[in-house]
Amino acid sequence: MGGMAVKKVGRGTYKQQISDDLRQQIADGTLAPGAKLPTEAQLTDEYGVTRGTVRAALDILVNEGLIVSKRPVGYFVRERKPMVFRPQAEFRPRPYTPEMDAFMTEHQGRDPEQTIEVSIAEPTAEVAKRLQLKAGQLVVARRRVRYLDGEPFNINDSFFPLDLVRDTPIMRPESIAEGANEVLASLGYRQVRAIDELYVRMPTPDEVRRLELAPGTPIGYHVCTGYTEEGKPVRVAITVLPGDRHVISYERRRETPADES
Amino acid sequence: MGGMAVKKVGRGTYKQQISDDLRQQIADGTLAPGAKLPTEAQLTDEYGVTRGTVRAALDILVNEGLIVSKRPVGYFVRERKPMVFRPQAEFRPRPYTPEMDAFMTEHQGRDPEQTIEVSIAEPTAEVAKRLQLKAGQLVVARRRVRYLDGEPFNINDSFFPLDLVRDTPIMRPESIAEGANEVLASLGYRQVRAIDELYVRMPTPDEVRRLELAPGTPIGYHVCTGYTEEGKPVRVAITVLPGDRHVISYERRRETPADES
DNA sequence: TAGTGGTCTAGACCACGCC
DNA sequence: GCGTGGTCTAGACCACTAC
Repeated sequence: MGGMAVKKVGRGTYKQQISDDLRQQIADGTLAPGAKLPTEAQLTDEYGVTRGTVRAALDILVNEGLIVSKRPVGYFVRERKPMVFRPQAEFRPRPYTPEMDAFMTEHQGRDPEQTIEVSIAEPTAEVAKRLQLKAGQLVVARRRVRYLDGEPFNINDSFFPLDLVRDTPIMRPESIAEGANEVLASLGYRQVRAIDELYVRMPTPDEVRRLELAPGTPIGYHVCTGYTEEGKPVRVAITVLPGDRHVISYERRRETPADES
Repeated sequence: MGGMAVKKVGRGTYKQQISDDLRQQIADGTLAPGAKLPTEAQLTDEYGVTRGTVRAALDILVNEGLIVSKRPVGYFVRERKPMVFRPQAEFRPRPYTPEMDAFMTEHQGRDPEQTIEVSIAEPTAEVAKRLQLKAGQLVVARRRVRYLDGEPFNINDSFFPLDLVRDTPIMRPESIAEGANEVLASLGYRQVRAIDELYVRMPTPDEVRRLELAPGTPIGYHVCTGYTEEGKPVRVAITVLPGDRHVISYERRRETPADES
């Protein structure tokens, strides 16, 4: 419109121009991680648009996961400090020693904790299908939220057929020293095979709440189904990994990586 | 406000109530995948708020990836039909046969295509670090977009040190029958080890454009670095996997899956 | 108390696809 | 032409936090 000292930038709608401009400033370091953005009022003046338009531009960046709003202080460039999540570290040699625990050892020097809730529940369709349960069969759900330095780090929910684990340590809401898989093995259900699925999606409101996720944070949804020698599924573990706190890393050997043609 | 036949729902702000209500209808099947939502005008009447508030509620669902807007027709419940992406399928046995190509074989019955662009470029910091390049060293970039039934399916960009692949088939913008890794191997750079990293994040505007992503679609960002026997990195492959088109699936054997304690 | 972002209203004009 | 969603304006009130 009839602006005066109004900042002129690229093409497209106003909100696109503004978000593109700010995104560029974030990319080139003009706005460094952790830096505070101008206030909505300042941006309103700077670009010569109304506050609603400025907010629309900022919403774009919020939903891209680039900035966060810390009300009523202002908007800040988001800082990422992902932890490494190693699927192969989830394979631990026997005999088990507590020092080998994947969760504890991956993050030495920080302060790991976890909450555990155990319940008997009807399985979701997703779990029932993978455990090959018949209608009416119940499962034991061990729901955990793992924390690092007091911040939620990931969700790890495991499900077992109730018939298999009734009156075992798996049903107690506390850490299992030898690991739930050893308990299953001692019951005659040693797992020799696992199928992993990894989905990438936006979190549900429930996941946002449990993991205290900022808007614009996608998640990795990792479903691991464990089978016995006989092919019986005995355990489904679902891990929810916030995209801003994880890198999933693994190593392969001896064969030629393809990915090419 | 002083509404009349206004739909009353839960707690929170109006936009939260409205988006919660619609999300529930999507979850319980009242609004099935592919179904058309009421128009903004209808929702405005139904909930007794202004159009701006209705749009704020719909924006929440769009950014959760639950609905898409098909202008100027209306909003629709999003349908997901993910393809399976198997990292282990990326290991192919030698001798290579075209029928084994991971991309082709995983999707039989559909119509795969790809575009290839090859350029000599300065590496990004990300690539330079993984290839252990010195300042000024250039790379060959092979950028591909893979399509299935005419729809973009994923991005696969590979980077090679220019010194290694000058005047080889890798520099031609066309399919390499035997695979780029075989070319590298024949040059004396057979890869025996790979390190994989998988990040989960929202796409950049460039990725949105190349993959024609709907808003609210997160991506998996897969970086694979291949090393020779001597530990020299010779190739970085970056695959961008739209969350709405992929399930990453793999299988493990012989060891006990942990994920438990 | 001042200033921040969060929410909501009321109204306007536009581009696009369909009829 | 009509109805759809996309954009933008102008103004209001609120909750929260730092001062």
